Amino acid sequence: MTNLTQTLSDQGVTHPDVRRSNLGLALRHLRDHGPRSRATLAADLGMTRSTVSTLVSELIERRLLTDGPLVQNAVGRPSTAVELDGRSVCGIGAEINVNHVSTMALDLRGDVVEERKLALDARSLDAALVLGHLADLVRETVACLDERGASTVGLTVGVAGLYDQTRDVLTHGPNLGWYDVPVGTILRSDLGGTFPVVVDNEGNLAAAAEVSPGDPGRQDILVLHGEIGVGGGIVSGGRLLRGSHGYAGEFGHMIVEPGGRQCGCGRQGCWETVSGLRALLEMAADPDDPIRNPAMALDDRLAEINRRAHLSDARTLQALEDVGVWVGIGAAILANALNPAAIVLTGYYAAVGHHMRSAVERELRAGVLAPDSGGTRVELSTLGFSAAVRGGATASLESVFADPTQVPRRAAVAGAVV
Amino acid sequence: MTNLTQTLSDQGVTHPDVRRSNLGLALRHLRDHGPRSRATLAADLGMTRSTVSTLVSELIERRLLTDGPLVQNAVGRPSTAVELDGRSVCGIGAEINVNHVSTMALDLRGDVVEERKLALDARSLDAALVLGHLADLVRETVACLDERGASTVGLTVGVAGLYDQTRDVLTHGPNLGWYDVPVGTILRSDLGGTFPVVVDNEGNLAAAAEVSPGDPGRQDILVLHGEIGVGGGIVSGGRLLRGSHGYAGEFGHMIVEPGGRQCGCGRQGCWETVSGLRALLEMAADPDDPIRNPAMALDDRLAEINRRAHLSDARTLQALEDVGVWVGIGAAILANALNPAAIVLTGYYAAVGHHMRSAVERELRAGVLAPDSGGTRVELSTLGFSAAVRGGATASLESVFADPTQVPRRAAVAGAVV
DNA sequence: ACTCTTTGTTGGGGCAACGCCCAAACTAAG
DNA sequence: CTTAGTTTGGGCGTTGCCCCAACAAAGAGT
Repeated sequence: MTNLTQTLSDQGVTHPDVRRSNLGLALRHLRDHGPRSRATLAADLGMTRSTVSTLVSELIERRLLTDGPLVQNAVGRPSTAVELDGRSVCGIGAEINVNHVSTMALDLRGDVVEERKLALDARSLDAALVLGHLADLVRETVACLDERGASTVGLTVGVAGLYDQTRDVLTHGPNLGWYDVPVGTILRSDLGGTFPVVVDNEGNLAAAAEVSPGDPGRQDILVLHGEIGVGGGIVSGGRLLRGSHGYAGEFGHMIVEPGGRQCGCGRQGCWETVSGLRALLEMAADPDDPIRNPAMALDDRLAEINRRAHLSDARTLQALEDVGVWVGIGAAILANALNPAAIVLTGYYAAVGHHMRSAVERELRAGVLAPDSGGTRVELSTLGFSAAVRGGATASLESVFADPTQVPRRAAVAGAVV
Repeated sequence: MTNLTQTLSDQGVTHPDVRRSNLGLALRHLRDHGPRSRATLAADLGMTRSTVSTLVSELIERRLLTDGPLVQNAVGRPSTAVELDGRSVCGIGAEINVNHVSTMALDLRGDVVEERKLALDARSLDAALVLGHLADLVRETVACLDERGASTVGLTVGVAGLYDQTRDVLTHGPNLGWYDVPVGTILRSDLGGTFPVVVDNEGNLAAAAEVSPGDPGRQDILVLHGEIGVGGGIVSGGRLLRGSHGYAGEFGHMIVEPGGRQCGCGRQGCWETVSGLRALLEMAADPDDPIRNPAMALDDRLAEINRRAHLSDARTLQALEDVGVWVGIGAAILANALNPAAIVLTGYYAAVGHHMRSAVERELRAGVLAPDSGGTRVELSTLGFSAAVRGGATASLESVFADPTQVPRRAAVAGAVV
C-alpha cells in the first residue's frame, strides 16, 4: 500500500493532487537515484510504463527533465536516460551574518550556479540598509539567472538569531543587534513578490544542507554548528524539526555546567562557553597571540590552529582535546534525547575536527545510554561555512520537488538558439 | 492545494490510495472535531456533498461510523449527525513493567472498553513466562471484545527499556533484567498473528497518549515521565520522534551534573539521579520512614507526600522544591534544543506536580534562551500511570484512521438483535 | 533475414471525485 | 392549511488519471 498523506492539511485529495504527487515522486526519485530510463523508473516506482511516459513528458514540458544519452543494454532496445534539467529553474539561498551578506543559487541538480558575497558590518548599519544590500545581491542573482534562461523558484534566507516563524519576525538577533525585525516582510516588499521568500534560522538551514535525500543513513541526524556561538539543527525522518515557534536547535545555551562560566546571554554554564570558538582560542593561545586578534580572518585562524596541531604543539592539542570533551558531553545529552544515526560537525568544528574527533567520540560513548546498539556516528561536514546558504537554496528548491506543477508548462523547445 | 505525501514511501499514488486517504481524512475529522452532518463535513473538507455521502456510506459499511441523532437547525431540513461507531473495532495497548503486566482496550472514540492487570515480579521470572502471562491477558481481552461484537485491530506493547525497532528486539531492559529479548516475535507467534503486534518503548507510548489530535497547542510537545527512572518522548508536528533505532527519549541519562551522583547505569551525574523518584524520597524522608519502604505501594507513597506537603511539612516541601529545580534545569536543556509548545509532566511528576510546578517553571524560564517569545507551557498530565497502555491502544487504532479500508466491509445491519 | 528482448507510445476501461439536479423534510409566513 | 424558502442527502453524467493490453521501434544474436 502506498502511504498517502498524514499531513495537517485537512483538505480532501483530488485527482490533480494525485498527479502532483506522482510528478513529484518521479522527480525526487531521479534526484535521489540518478538518471535512468522511463522503463526502470516505472519498475522502481511500481507504476506502469505508460503512466511514467506521460509523467516524464509533462515534466519535460515544464523543463524540469531532459532526455539524456542513449544507453546500450545487453539486449533489447536501447533506453534513453532521463535526467534533471539543470538549466531551467534555480533556488536561491541567502545568509545575513554579522560581517557579511551572501547569496547562492543552485540548480535542480544541486550544482552551484551563482555565488555572491558582500562584506559589511551589520552592527554599525541600520537593519533596513543591510536588507537593502541583500535585496540588491538577490536582484543581481535573479538577473544573472534570467540571462541564462533560468527562472527563480524561491528565496530562503538564514539569519543569525531566533526567528519566529509563526509571526515571521526575527525576535532576538543579539549578534546582529536586531530585535523584532520583520525580515521576511521587508524583503518581500523590497523584491516585488515574484517568488516566495522564506526566512529561517541559520543553523536550521545549515542542518538542512547536510541531509542527503535518499540516503537512509542521513535521515535522522543531529547537526552541531560551532562558531563563536554554537547552534545547529535536528533532522528527524528526513525533515527538519523546527519546534513550535521555529526556535529549535539553540544548543549553545543548554546549561551543561551549573554555576559554570559566564555566558554572553547573561546565564552561567551555557554549553557554548566551553565549546564555542572563543573557549578554544582562549585555551589555545595567550591574549597577545595573533590568532586571538579579532582582525585576523576566521579561516586563517583555523588554518593556524590546524598547523600548530599538526606540529604537535602541546597547548593547542590540549585545547582541542578539552573542547572536544565538552562537545562530546553536549552531544551525548542530545543523543540520549534524540538517538540520531549520525552527529554532523559543521562550522569551525569541521575545520579542526580531525583533532577533536577522538575526544568527541570517546565522550559520546561514555555519555550515551547504549553506545553499542544505538551507535551514533560522528561525521565532519565537508560543506564548510557555506552550509547555511546552500541549505537555503536547497529548501527553496524543495517546493518544486514537492509540487512540480508550480513551474509553468511551456511548449517543448527543440534546440533553442542562444 | 492539498498537500499530498512527502513520506519515504517511494511508490506511486493510485486511485485506491486516494480513496483510502479521503476515507481516513473524513474519519479523523470526525474524531478531532466531533460528530456533524455530511453537509458540514463536506464544507469542512472542501469536498462536495455527494463525495462525502459515498465516503460516509462506505465507512458505515465498514462499521466505523454510525448515523447519529437528527439535529434541528434554525431553518431547512434537519441533518443527521454522523459519529464514530465505538462498538465495532478496538485497539489494545499493553505494558510490561517490573511489577506488573497490563492491558487496555480502547474503542474508536478513545473510550476504555476493557482493562486488565496482573501483578508479578518480572525480575524473578523468565522472560518467556512473563510474555506468556501478557499473552493470556491479551487473549482474554480479545475474547471479551469478540463477545461484544468488536474486532481487534492491533496490539501495541510498551516495555521499560531500549527497544530496537529496526531489529524488533529489546536490547537493554535493566529494570526487567532483560537483554536482547525479541518481544515482538515471541508475542506474535504466541498470539497467532490475527492482528499486527508492535512493540515500543514505554515512555514513547506515554508521550503518544498526551497528543490531542487536532489540538494545535499539542502538536509539538515534550513529555517527561518520572518514576524511579526518568524517560519520556518528543512529539514534533503531531508525530512521535523515535530516532534512528527507536531509542529517542532517554532523558534520564542526560548528564546534567558532571561528576555528580552515581547512577545505576554506571555513570555519574545522570539527570534521574537528581530528578527521579528515589532522589525525592531520599531528600524527603529518613531511611526508616514508611514511604521509603519498598513494600509500600507507589500510589500510597505519593498520596502521603502530597498529604505532608499540604500540611506544609518543611522537609517535604524543600525536597519537592529541590527536585523541581532539577526537573526545570533538564527541561530547559531540552526546551532549548526542541522549542516545544508545552512540557507535559507525567508519572510521579503529575502526581505531586502541583507542589513542584513553580520551581520547574522558574528554572525553565531561567534556562531557556528566549522565555518571553518562545514561551513553553508546563502542564500536568491527567492520565496517571495508565498513560503508556492508553498510548499503546491509541497507536494501535492509529492505523485504522490512516487506512480505514483495512477493516472489512460488512453488509449494513439494520437493527441487529442483541 | 529472422527471432528475441527490451523500450516507449497508443487506445480502451475503470475508479473516484466533481457538478448538477431532485426528492425529502422542516420553518416561516400568508 | 397552503405555499414559499432553505437545507440535506442521494442519483446520474462528466472528467481526470492510472492501469492493462497491444504494438511499433531499435538493437543483438543466430
